[in-house]
Amino acid sequence: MIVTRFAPSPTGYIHIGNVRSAIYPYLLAHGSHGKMILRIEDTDRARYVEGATELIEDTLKWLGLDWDEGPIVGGPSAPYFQSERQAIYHEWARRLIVEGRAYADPTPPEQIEEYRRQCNEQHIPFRYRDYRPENPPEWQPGLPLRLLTIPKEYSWHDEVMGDMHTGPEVLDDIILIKKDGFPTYNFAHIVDDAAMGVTHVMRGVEYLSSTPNYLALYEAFGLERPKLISLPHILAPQGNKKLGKRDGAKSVTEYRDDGVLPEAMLNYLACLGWNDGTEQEIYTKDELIHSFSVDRIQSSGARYDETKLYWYNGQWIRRIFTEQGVDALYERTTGFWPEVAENYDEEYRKKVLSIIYDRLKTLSDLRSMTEFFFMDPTINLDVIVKNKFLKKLSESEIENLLKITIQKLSSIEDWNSTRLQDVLNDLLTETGKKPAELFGLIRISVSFAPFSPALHLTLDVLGKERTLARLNAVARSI
RNA sequence: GGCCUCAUAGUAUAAUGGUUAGUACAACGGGUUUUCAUCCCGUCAAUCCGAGUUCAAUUCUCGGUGAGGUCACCA
Repeated sequence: MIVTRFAPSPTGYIHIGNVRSAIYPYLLAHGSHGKMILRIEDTDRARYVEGATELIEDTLKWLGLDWDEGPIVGGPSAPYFQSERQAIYHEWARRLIVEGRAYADPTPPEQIEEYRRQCNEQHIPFRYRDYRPENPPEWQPGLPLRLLTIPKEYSWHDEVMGDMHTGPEVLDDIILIKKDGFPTYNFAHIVDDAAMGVTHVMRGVEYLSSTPNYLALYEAFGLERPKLISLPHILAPQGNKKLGKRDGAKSVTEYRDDGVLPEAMLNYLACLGWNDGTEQEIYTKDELIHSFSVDRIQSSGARYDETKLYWYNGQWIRRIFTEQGVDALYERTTGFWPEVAENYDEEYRKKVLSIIYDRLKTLSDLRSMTEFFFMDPTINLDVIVKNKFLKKLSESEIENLLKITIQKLSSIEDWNSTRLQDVLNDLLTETGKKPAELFGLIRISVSFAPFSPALHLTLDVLGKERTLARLNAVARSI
């Protein structure tokens, strides 16, 4: 069975640049009835951020990436916080000590720093193993524990990068346990992956260089190597650096709050640096699970493109509306309406949604795009005078057009969109105006918005009374 | 600097030892009785450079160049 894991350290929010290392393990595991483990790597007390774990859990849940083992849900390999697994690491460390494969490092950090400086000066690579103490002391609290490495060549296969080979020079006596008693990532993840039965290790390419040291550790423990899968970086929109918080990489939840749908986020991110060889663009989570395969992950970095994310979001908004109906989309819009919308009931808001939805890039567009459905707009004649279609009309023409329109609309008994469409068309022939002029004038008079849904639909939702009131108000102020 | 990785339009990608090098986003233009969108149609636009192997190379090999990663008691 395939067992994958997502193992973030709780140092802050999950951003666009690193969420893919949660998505791919999820897809891989679920494509084969395997499971994904969530493990919190909180061994660095200095970088620990209060609340970060909850933020991570939140993000995963929102994206629909539920974990089969981990915090909250538990599992046979609990605990899933590394800070609570001290005893396990120490036990595994002792095994290495007994076998003579690990030793306490008595060298003061300043001394090591000095060695390093000297090497840099002479342009030769620094390796701790070249300064390995001959008679290391007994390991005791306060001393770091190092691996006694055996320098040699390593070959391995990375599922994304292909066949890899390195010489002995990349191996060193890496620190296993820090002087504060906590394990390093290098050591803890090996122990945990083995103890938790992880079969596929997916992580960023930045770990590729240290892989030989991990291989040495698997070997020292007599462990079978898991499948190693390096995920290329997501690049910032500008420059060639990987996308990180310093480039203003937004958190995933920030996009949620801006009205991006989790389906769109998942869809975009999954397809950034991966494809199934077909020309399909829109994937549901289930489709992704079925189509995903590790060997089609791109080996080069991919640039993050927010515009495309928003395109996906627009696609998904429309897809949910047309396939699941207005109610389904409406459920997603909670919190995205303008404040004044509170004065209206659900039915009305759904009507508004069903005529505006195809204009939304994000759900938060509702805030600015629908306000005039819920409150009378402020009349600003400038908008009419300066409109590129209406500026040709004289003041009296405008006055006259409004008058005829009001007259005609007043006479409508059965106020509905089809009837409105007919009446508006009649009006067009009667006045001999272009649609851009007549309809534009009416549209602006009732909305004073930069854009709005089709006129007959807008007027239908607004209702007869309000439509006429707004037209009259404009007519009066000319 | 050592070691490692990567390289198709602006972006994300497809494909093949022989194709008019395909698709999507973006940009630009057009169509759908108003606007803004949606939807549809179209235009622009790419195999990093140099050798080698081959009848044929974007594809295979080597060498450059460029970009990135890594060399922590961080993960």
